[in-house]
Amino acid sequence: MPEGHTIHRAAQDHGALIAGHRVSAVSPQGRFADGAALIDGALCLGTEALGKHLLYHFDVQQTLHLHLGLGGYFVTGAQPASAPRDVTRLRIETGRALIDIIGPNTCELIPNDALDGFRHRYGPDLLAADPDPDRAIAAIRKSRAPIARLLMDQKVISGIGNIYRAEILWLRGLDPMTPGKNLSETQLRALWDDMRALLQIGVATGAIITNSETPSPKREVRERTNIFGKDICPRCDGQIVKSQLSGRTLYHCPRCQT
DNA sequence: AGAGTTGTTCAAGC
DNA sequence: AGCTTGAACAACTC
Repeated sequence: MPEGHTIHRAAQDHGALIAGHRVSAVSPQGRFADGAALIDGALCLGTEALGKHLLYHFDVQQTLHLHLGLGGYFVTGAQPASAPRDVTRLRIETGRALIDIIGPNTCELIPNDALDGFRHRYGPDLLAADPDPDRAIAAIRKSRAPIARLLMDQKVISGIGNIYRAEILWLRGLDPMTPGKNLSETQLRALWDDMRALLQIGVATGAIITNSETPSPKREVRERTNIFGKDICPRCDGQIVKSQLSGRTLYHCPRCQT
């Protein structure tokens, strides 16, 4: 479900819903009962996105940490609400709004004094207010792993998932298998700028939009990609090649990406 | 019904 | 040490 833009967007939305409010929290199937009990009645101080991770700060000594993983998602809404679904892990609500967290990869509390350590475990976040691209660029230039793998490695850079990686490498005409150390600082800086701009579009629209086709204004916004999930390259009309890299499907155009 | 999927972590092997 | 693979987890869609 999410790449970095989803989580940053959720951080904004959820912050608007519950920051500054006392919340009630329940774990309908009891799979996060202890955590829910600790949050229940606490004042939400704000939310924080770190790449694909989402933190909710409360006036207690621990912070709620979520990662949606592959299949997780949120449902937000106004009161009165229907009962949480069977798959709902945690419901957070104020008198006026609620957030259901469904199918997360990670739903846990981390002690506040461990937050800095947590933040330093990951590479610079493309969507941070003032990120440090040099850290990511240096890590890439030190590695002989393929750039397609490095872009997905959140320890190197935070926010890119399988769709953005395919799209960005195609946009820049880069062979996904190029070793990181073969890329110049200039190339990587341009790549960073492109990725950041694309993710910002993602936050603004709620969709992964990497092509410049005119959007149909009425239709619900959905993903608009160049090669992800496609068979034919829009640039050269050649076949898009699907392969497996670290268990994920990699798309690329062998003619355009060399 | 089963496979695939916008993801990560861990363990083990090279 | 850096790099790679495979399994496990989760909830949805086709």
